[in-house]
Amino acid sequence: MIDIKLLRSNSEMFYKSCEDRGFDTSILDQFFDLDNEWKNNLKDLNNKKHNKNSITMEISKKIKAGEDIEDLKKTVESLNIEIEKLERRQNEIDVKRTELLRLIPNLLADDVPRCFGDENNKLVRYHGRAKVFSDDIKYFIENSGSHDYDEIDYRPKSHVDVITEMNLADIERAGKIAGARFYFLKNRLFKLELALINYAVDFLSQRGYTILEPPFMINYKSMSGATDIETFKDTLYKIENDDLYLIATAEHPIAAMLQDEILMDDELPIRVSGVSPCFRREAGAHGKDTKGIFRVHQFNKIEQFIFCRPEDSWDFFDELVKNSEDIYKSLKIPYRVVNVCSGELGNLAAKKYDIEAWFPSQGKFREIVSASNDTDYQARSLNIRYRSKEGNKFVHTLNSTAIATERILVAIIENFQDRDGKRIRIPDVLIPYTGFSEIGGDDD
RNA sequence: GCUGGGAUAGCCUAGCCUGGUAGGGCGCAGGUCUGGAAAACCUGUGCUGAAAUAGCUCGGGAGUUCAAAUCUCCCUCCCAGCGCCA
Repeated sequence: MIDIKLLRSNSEMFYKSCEDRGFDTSILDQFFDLDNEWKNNLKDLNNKKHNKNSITMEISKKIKAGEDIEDLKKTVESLNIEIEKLERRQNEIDVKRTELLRLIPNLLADDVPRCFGDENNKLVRYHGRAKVFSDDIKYFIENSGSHDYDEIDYRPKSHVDVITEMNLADIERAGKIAGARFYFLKNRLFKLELALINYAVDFLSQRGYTILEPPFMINYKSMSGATDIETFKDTLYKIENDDLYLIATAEHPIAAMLQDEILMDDELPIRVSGVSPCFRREAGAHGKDTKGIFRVHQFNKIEQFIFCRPEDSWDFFDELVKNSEDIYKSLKIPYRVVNVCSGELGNLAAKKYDIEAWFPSQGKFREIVSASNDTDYQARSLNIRYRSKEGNKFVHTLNSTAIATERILVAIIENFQDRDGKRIRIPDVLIPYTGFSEIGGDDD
């Protein structure tokens, strides 16, 4: 949620921010209409209450003095009726006003590119040495800014073909029991996933992150504080008969973990890494990536999360992105970093960097990491504050993927397969975790 | 699931039986004093509001009453004991 005081005092910058996001600014107009009514109504209400309070005090005195109070009682009774009416109206206004306020997106950071469409995201940097099929070279150079690649004269097999041929997953039977976008992971592919999880856990705990496994379901209050209406609409699964939602990322329970708390200044920053399955309905993704395990309703993810003082949050944004980049450098997966443009940002984020890996079979860069600075937006909705010398202030929250394992399995299958698509080499840093160095090799 | 105890401001605590509009301590901030600091003393300390000698705030909600932290009912969470349980 945005700061209502800031909105009142600096409305122009919110109008500008909403326009840059392609967001309907009539919501701001509606907000100000309601807010004015709210202020006027509050004035009336307070006057009436003041009146009532002084009469009540008078009654108390008269009782002690043994005087008659019946007339005063009647006055208070009629005041109560008026007060109740005004209060009911004030509540109505308040509910509507909060509803609108929650829809208004966060202010954009200055260096977010003002444009629409993912194709206009701004390239920040590229790293790695990619295998690029001849037909894709032009696309690769345009989208990476790099001429440093290995040209190959064949298109690597898609992960869907590889996992089917090598008996590494069963998509069909998963479809039978659960529907599309589910999977059974099998054999060495599943061991590789466990290796990725353990690798990420070790990697982040060495960098000072507290590792935790969160609840996989959380209640409405927590979820609505941690997310926005878009997430609710398109991505969340609701549990029947209980006030519970399946999490779409460990970000949700981690963010909500500290709701309604006031932290001591020296407790900050708090670095957390959560490991969890993620459940997403993927409404609005019909027809996209329908096969395999690239886009699924359930996947596992290691997430990074930071609670910090406002003045530090941009440094921590860099830290999160660096952690993720260091993971992909160590895995030797080629990637680029993009600064996501204003039209494609979520409501909570002031700024977002995506990391996109090179997928040689698809001949494309595809998102594997999303790192956001939500500034005080999420903390205000969740009411997470800390004690500073200037009083209690909202913390800033940031989140970033470390490893979304199913996607990285695909990245490994596409980038590390041999020419025939019959063997997959395991990235060196993972071998201590897998206990084998390839899938489809002689020892398999 | 059952029985009992509990939830008061950043933290701790009084008030609840017997209804009259939240008192104290700690911490923090400012002030007096000092060369500077400590101590001592004074003032302030949540939310709404541009502000008031204004309103709100005692886990949440409803009720009784002119008036509810206080009485009644419902709910949530925490603690103890009992039961059930992978």
